[in-house]
Amino acid sequence: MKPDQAVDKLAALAQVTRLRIFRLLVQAGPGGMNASAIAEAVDIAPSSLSFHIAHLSRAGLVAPRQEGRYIFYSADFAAMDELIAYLTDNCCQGGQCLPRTAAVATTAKRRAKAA
Amino acid sequence: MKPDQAVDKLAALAQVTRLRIFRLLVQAGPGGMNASAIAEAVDIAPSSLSFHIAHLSRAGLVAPRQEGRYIFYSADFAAMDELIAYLTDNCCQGGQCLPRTAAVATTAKRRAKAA
DNA sequence: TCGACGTTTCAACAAGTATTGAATTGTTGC
DNA sequence: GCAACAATTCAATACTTGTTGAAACGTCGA
Repeated sequence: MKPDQAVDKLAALAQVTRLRIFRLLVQAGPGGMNASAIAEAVDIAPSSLSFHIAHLSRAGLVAPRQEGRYIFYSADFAAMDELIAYLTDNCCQGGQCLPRTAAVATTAKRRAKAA
Repeated sequence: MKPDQAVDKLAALAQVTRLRIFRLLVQAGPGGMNASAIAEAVDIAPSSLSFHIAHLSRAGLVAPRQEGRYIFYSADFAAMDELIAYLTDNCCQGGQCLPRTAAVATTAKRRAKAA
């Protein structure tokens, strides 16, 4: 992942409303939720939801799916995984660091180790 | 972790310069680096570094350590781990989701599963 | 086709953020 | 003590972001 992409994703999550939306969708699972249901769940105006979900979508953290006149949004779990891998990349120059962080083994890291 | 704390950490990382600083420190390991060395490595003015590192420090992502007239900063790996756990918390209502994200097992998650 | 509903776009404003040079604080070694 | 150096604070400026209501766009069911 390029630094700019990581920044986009982090910036998308670095806002209370958007973080609530994202976590809501993470918990909702692959099925996702439609726009107005999300707006109601996090208690914001429809236009605010549009603004924020567009932000998350641009960052590649959520994906829209049209279904009739509803638009369902769901979290992109793979993107999340890649972001986490980026943040913990080359931790302590590949050596063992503190026990807790060493335990964070994302798919990307395990791939790298296997290669 | 409280939502506001998560937002603080994410906002701290959601900026090119600060992300570079943080990753530099993650890679530097527990020993960390002193302020001017960091400023030189990421090529910014000392005052800019102060601004950004204070941001990271306030968010609890890096910790300062005075050593003579130098101040060494190092990444707080535990804080990082907690942030990651927060983001993937209750993924798909605890059920299995996509294979890749399911693989992200932070210490906090494993603790929760054991309990 | 028309009214109703879900969603997005727009305009405007308030609030927050990044950057820099200059000034300041604090520590070291002579 | 004092000069040299490490680091932070300050002030000023340009820029970005969040919020909202009103208007517009699309899709559906009757």
